[in-house]
Amino acid sequence: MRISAKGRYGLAAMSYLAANYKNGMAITVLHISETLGISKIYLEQVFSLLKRAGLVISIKGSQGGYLLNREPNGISVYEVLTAIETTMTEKTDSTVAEKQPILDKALETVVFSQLDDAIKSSLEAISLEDILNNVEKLKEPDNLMYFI
Amino acid sequence: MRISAKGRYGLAAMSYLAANYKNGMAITVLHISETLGISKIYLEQVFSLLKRAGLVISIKGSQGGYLLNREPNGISVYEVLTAIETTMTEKTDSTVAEKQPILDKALETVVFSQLDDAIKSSLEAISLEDILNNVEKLKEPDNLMYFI
DNA sequence: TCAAATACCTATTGCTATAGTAGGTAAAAT
DNA sequence: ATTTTACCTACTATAGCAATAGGTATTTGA
Repeated sequence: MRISAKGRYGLAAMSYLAANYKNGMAITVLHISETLGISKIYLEQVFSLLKRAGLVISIKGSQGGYLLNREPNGISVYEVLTAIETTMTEKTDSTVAEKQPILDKALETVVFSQLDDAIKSSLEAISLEDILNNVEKLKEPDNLMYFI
Repeated sequence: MRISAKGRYGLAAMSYLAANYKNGMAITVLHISETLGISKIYLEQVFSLLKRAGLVISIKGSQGGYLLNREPNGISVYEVLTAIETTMTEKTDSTVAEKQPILDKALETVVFSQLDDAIKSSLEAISLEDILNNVEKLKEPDNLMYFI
């Protein structure tokens, strides 16, 4: 699975909004771009996609910015990535379909649709809260790996 | 998951070799390219990768061609695709790592490595034989979809 | 032994998607 | 009003993909 920079930016930005969700304040793209080290104007385009997907709410004007539209527990990584990655589960159409439609169909059934399902259920099971929990765990100074 | 045309070509070609495995004869790239409707010189490059990965054996010269190196049951779709797709599980390195290494690490742990595992185990569970079995099933004339 | 058939190799081209830039307009707050 | 913000469209540069081109090396069979 190749996940583009755009997808990673989106996940990082959404995680940041999630970390500040309880606070209730809108956060600007400029602030996020500086905090995470992402080009501001590029990140704007990412937020455009996130908003279109209904994952964030925007507030225009001074003191405006973005907010999660749902609580971190209710937003899955799958939703975030499908909102951003255009070619998430897309497949280039193969010329094999013309000469060997049965083989093509078999590949579709046995391989590609199963793979799509595996990816989907894997990413649907991960929420923004899961990411935050791991961030907190990594922050613990006594997080020494005694058991490794 | 985006799987390139190259990957699809490789799977189709390997399935074709699998279908003719018991026969024991080498099959030429030209023959496969014509049967499947794939550019011959492009398919040659695909076979170069498959050979490098040890999935096929080649025989040079007249009456030469390619053969599976193992029985269809022993070759997984994962092996075929990783032999071909360079960016299978690759991720573009994000600039987030520099300013927010903890968040970046959390995303790596919670999202990307889990996704890689899901993709890997999903594709490892599918063999070329599974594809052939589905092809046979689709060929049955009485394969009417009574239950749909 | 020679010609045909094949794998095998490297370089080149055109195209598409991605990453990022540029330069704005619209709306809201102070 | 001015500033701050989201929001929009167009543009550029680059990289990887799909495919082409033009060979060499090796084996078989006539």
